[in-house]
Amino acid sequence: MSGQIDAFGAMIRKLERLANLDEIDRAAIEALSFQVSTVAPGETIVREGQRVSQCCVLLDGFAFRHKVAANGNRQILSFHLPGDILDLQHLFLPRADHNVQTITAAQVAWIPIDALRSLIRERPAVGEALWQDSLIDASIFREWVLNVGQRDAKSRIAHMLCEFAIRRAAAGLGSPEQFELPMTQEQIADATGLTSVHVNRMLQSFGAEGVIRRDKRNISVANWDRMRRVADFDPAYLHAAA
Amino acid sequence: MSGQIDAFGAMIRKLERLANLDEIDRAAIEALSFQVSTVAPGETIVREGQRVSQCCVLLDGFAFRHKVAANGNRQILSFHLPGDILDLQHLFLPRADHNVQTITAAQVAWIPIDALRSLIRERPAVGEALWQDSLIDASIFREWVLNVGQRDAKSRIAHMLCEFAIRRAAAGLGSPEQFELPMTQEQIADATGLTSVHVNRMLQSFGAEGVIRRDKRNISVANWDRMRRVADFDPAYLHAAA
DNA sequence: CGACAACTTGACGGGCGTCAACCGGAGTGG
DNA sequence: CCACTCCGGTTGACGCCCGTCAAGTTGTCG
Repeated sequence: MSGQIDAFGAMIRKLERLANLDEIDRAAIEALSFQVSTVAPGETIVREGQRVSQCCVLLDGFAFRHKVAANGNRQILSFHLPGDILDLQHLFLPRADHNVQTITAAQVAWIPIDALRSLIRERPAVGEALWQDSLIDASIFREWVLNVGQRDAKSRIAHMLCEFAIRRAAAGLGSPEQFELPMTQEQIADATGLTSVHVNRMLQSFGAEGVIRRDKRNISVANWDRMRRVADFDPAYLHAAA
Repeated sequence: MSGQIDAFGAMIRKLERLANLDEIDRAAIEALSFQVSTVAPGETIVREGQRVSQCCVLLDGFAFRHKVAANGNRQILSFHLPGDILDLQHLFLPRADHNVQTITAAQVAWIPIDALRSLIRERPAVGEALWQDSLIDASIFREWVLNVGQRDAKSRIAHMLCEFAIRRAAAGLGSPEQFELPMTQEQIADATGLTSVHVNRMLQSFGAEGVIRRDKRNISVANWDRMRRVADFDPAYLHAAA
């Protein structure tokens, strides 16, 4: 019922950036019972409408959350990296209001909600860190509403790239100026409210303008300051989660 | 330092729909110290970037939250009615990442964050209700990302109207089929990522199609089922906050 | 080497933005 | 009580950004 040692390393490091956890807090998190499962790329791991009794933590790989409109259009709501809790809202909301899906092959830890609730009651500092994490989640959604609602295509894509680069670096996955995109251009399109055709054109124009260099899905940001300006990117909304 | 009796009536009723609060929980909420202020229409009550030491509860009137992009465009993130906590995120996020502004004249109660934190530690059921409230907030943002990202103009506006109608009714402010809009068409535009010109045209076409009847800002929904279908509106994302 | 997904490119069209003028009601002051 | 102002709403002409459609091209994995 319990997985390997230190599965929650990335998650604990993230929570420690948010609140002061003492030795007992960390130990209590590590003592959580959980099950690890390996998931293939493109697999749905939480489905909208489903009753949920466990929360999942992404241990390895990349994932995203999305909703589908009646017209068939898919909106991606967030991208996730190792250490992210993918559905903390299920702590107090019994039904999933959106889907969670892997991008790459991934490892996911499932924690029973009852266990999480007990942890929160016994270790208030952990509860605060988790609550704060869910509030940052919401802040990012607000920024995305602004992004898809008010920015033009070029800014939207640039903003999404900046956020991904910064969060990735904050999670200790390397430099924000040089990284590999795990997602397809169609997924970028669904995250920004555009079409994959238009995303493709904009990425090319970033290349032509010398803002980024591309080699397949490897991105190197040649001019971070210009990128930031085009993106209208101010990391304040990440609330030092990055 | 403390306001009139039962100022938090609407808020407590809302929290009671979310979690089981006992007599002591209710009394603890009512015992919170707070200050009431009266705010003129159109006034900004929380400003982006500001350090915050109090949370505000809307006692009377209507308000909205918004962010502004570098190109000057404003995105409205949510509309609020009496009983809503306008910035619960400041419990654990010290800086405002967006603005809060009144629509109509309003009454607002300011609660010191320290007092709220103590309340949460001492009355876990209240903490759970508040956390749940903030998670529903986030769920609504997710739906708005979908709304501005993937629906066409007509659906977006219809969706916004449905949500407002349902939440208004759930707060005990009358029927969802007959209500007065407090916001201007320009504010509807900024909430849906459209222009006020286009909002005007769409509202007229709702009238022409017999979905709604309008008299100034009074809306009566002539055909709720058609409205719901046009809006692609499924109240599940409100998680029975409505 | 065939199949398939992701990416790329071009032509074309439409939904919604932009610009600009005008209207109507509410408030205000002479 | 009427003129003036201002804000919100309404209407029409025009145009662009981005979607749509469709045809390649590339890379990868069996």
